[in-house]
Amino acid sequence: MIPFSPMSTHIQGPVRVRFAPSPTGFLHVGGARTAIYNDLLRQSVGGAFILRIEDTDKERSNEAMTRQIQSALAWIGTVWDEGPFLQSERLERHRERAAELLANGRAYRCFCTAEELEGRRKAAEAAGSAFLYPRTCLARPQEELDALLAAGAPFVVRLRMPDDHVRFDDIVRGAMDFPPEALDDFILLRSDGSPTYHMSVVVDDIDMGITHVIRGEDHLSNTPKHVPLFRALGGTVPTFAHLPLILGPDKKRLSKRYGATSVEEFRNEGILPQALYNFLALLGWNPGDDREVMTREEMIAAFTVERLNDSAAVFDREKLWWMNGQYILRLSLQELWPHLEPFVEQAGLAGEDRERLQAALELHRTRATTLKELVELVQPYFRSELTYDPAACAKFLKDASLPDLLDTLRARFNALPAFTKEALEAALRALSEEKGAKAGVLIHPTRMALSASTGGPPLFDLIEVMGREATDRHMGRFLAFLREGGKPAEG
RNA sequence: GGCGCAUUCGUCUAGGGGUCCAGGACGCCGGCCUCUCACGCCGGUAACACGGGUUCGAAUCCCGUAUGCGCUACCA
Repeated sequence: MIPFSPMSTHIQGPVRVRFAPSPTGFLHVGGARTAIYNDLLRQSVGGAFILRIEDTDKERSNEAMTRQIQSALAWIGTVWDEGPFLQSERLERHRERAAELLANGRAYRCFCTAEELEGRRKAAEAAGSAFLYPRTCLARPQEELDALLAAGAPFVVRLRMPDDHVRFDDIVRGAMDFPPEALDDFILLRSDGSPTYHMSVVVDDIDMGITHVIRGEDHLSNTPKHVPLFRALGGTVPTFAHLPLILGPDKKRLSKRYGATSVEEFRNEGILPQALYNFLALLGWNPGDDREVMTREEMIAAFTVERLNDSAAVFDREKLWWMNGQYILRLSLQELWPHLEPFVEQAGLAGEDRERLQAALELHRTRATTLKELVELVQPYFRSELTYDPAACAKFLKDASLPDLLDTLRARFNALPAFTKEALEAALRALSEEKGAKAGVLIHPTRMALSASTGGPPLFDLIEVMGREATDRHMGRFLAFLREGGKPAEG
């Protein structure tokens, strides 16, 4: 028993953590989640969160993407203390450290060409065994090496891996143990002298004093390479936490084919940053009790790495939408407004009366799960005409006396000295009573007239916010529509 | 192929030997509220991958199988 006491993984802090995305596209939700856990750890125990952009692959990186990633990180609410540092600006440093390894014998030059190695690799694969660099150049006589170097033959620099097992503790995986047969002398510097990813990360992590590396599980297999490199460079090996991946509904790595995967896309769909942060944090972590809708502060207070999950999670869009709806419900309109504004603008409502717009939004907030939907719902208040669906109006079209009745109601509404919901309701109920009908007979067609919908907020709230002018106009148009037998709206 | 990691309701998860014929949430279904829709509330549906151990007792520990995923580059 007691293979690992939980206390052994508990982090006291202060820590120095980092998020190191490569700017090859928009910030993926998986990356965002990694950033969130770094943020939560940093905020909960103190220390520093460093942002480092791994832009050494020039082909796939560009400055716009770097800015994009920063703005997405800031938008969801992560806070970094240092950076962004660009890895591309540290290439000299990486080379310098590789030269040291070469000088002290922890690394060596390899003159084998990529082509000949590729051939061996294929052969090994065909034979069903793993390919490891056979240390040809480590075994070469010194004179031969000197001659090759003097002749200007291209070479790569390889790390001389230790002969014993590589072991490390992973916070989420437990004890890791890799036998020497599983590891080979990997490349530190390419033949053009540029550092590989492995070289760059380790040097940067050492130089930046990183104490805890929280990253995706796709790096778990790279870690046994990194650990000996940390040691060879005289650095302290950080503590690792490898997070499980986020999957799509097909249980494969989350991909485009099932819709949005980047933070930016969710933002454009009308997801609130608080909701996305909350949702992502819960995809692989939980506070240990039943809380789900939590503020960042509450999550920081509850965060511990021991509660990080070790199995992959399917990204459930439906639940994100639900959670976003919860935030739309719980936030004040004032808090919501800055996030709503871009959608208001997009919907062409930016110039409308602010007070009326906000009153309408307030009326509909329980009925929307995204900001985009919410703004959509409020359109009828500002449109000069609505399009009625004959199918949805079939019931009203059958009642021949309805148009006149609605006309009367419209007149009574117009005659009201104060256009308040109390007065409106009294007027409508009085009329239905006079006609010996139930209030619903008037309520439902009126709702349809004003909103072109069978659902929505309580009718009298709706009319009050709609206002005298728009109410009269919509009712007039609806009457015409009914009298024309439900002809699909004119122009 | 090799190496590594994972496996509780459809999905996110609680659970670290008995208190679990497995708890919460999303979804779905039913009901209440009600002028409609939504919110809210109440109730229901549904899971320990499989096979062996260990143990008085296993969702929990061990081994195997299956499945999924990751890595396997002079990409990051």
